[in-house]
Amino acid sequence: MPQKSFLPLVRELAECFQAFEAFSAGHIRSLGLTPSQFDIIATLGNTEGMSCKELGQKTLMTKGTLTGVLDRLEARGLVVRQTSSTDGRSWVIQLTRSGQKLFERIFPAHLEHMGTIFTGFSDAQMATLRRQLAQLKKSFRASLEVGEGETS
Amino acid sequence: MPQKSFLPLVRELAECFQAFEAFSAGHIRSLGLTPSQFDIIATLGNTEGMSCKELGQKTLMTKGTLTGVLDRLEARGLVVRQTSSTDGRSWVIQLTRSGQKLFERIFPAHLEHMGTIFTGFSDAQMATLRRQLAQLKKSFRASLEVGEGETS
DNA sequence: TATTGTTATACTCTATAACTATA
DNA sequence: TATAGTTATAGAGTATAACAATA
Repeated sequence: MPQKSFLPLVRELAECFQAFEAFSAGHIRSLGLTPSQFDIIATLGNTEGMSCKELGQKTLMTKGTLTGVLDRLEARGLVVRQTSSTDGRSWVIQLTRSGQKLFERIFPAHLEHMGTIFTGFSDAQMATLRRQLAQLKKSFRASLEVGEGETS
Repeated sequence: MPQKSFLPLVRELAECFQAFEAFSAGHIRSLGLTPSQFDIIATLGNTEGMSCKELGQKTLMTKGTLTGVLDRLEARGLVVRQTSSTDGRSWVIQLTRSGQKLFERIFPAHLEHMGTIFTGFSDAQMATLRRQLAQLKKSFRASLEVGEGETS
């Protein structure tokens, strides 16, 4: 990388995501959930449920963290742990009816809320941005796998 | 918003952000800091120091949170609270020499680390992406100000 | 032996409100 | 009265390691 022309881009990326965080987390909290809880609800929505392991892989939470977050959601009656028919060690985590209703109420609302951001973007701009974000995401994920366990 | 063509983009943004988070926070923790602590160090770097109020505005932390984070950084000898010459209620938070050295060591390293993501991007792509991220950031910040205090 | 998920521990961040010292 | 920052409190997420039950 001879010229490091990416430096301003990295700063922009960090600042943009900081702004995204504030905007997104603020709305989620106003809905009565923490970002982690929303993440679980959104991941379980429109599925038959899944194991802790799968849930952990999708939300990037470790199993120890997951137990705590699920405990709180279960205490609020939003998810249940069903015994797995195929693996006695495992559980199937599902939304309860109440959890499903919450999902249906807040998930589209959150997407709408996020969507208000793009009123100043043309369809073409959105398409371009989406492609670039997809490429970026792919890079992040690839580097994460490679870099796992490194100590810098 | 007639067609809601922004929905896939919102999902992409959220997923990209999640991947960014994992990538960035993972590297920061490998450097021995929490994301909040890194945020403070990065904000104080190359400045004469600033008040808690200003620091809170830049890092989006509330004053109560800030006190705790600063306490831990001060205990590690990375920042100091100097009395302000102009306002007896206020403090000037500065990096210590040790904090400055840490900043100089990890901040460029972190930018380099983030920069590895963009090896697959051309200069033109990076320029476009940067412009779009800047526009996005502006939208987020504008909506945050408007939406503050709303309960949805 | 390896894997799934829970427990236990200790720390960090977060929001909020009451508080102090100064302006 | 208002503001800068601290303290107190309670809750929530995090990493890590030890553990039980099952594969």
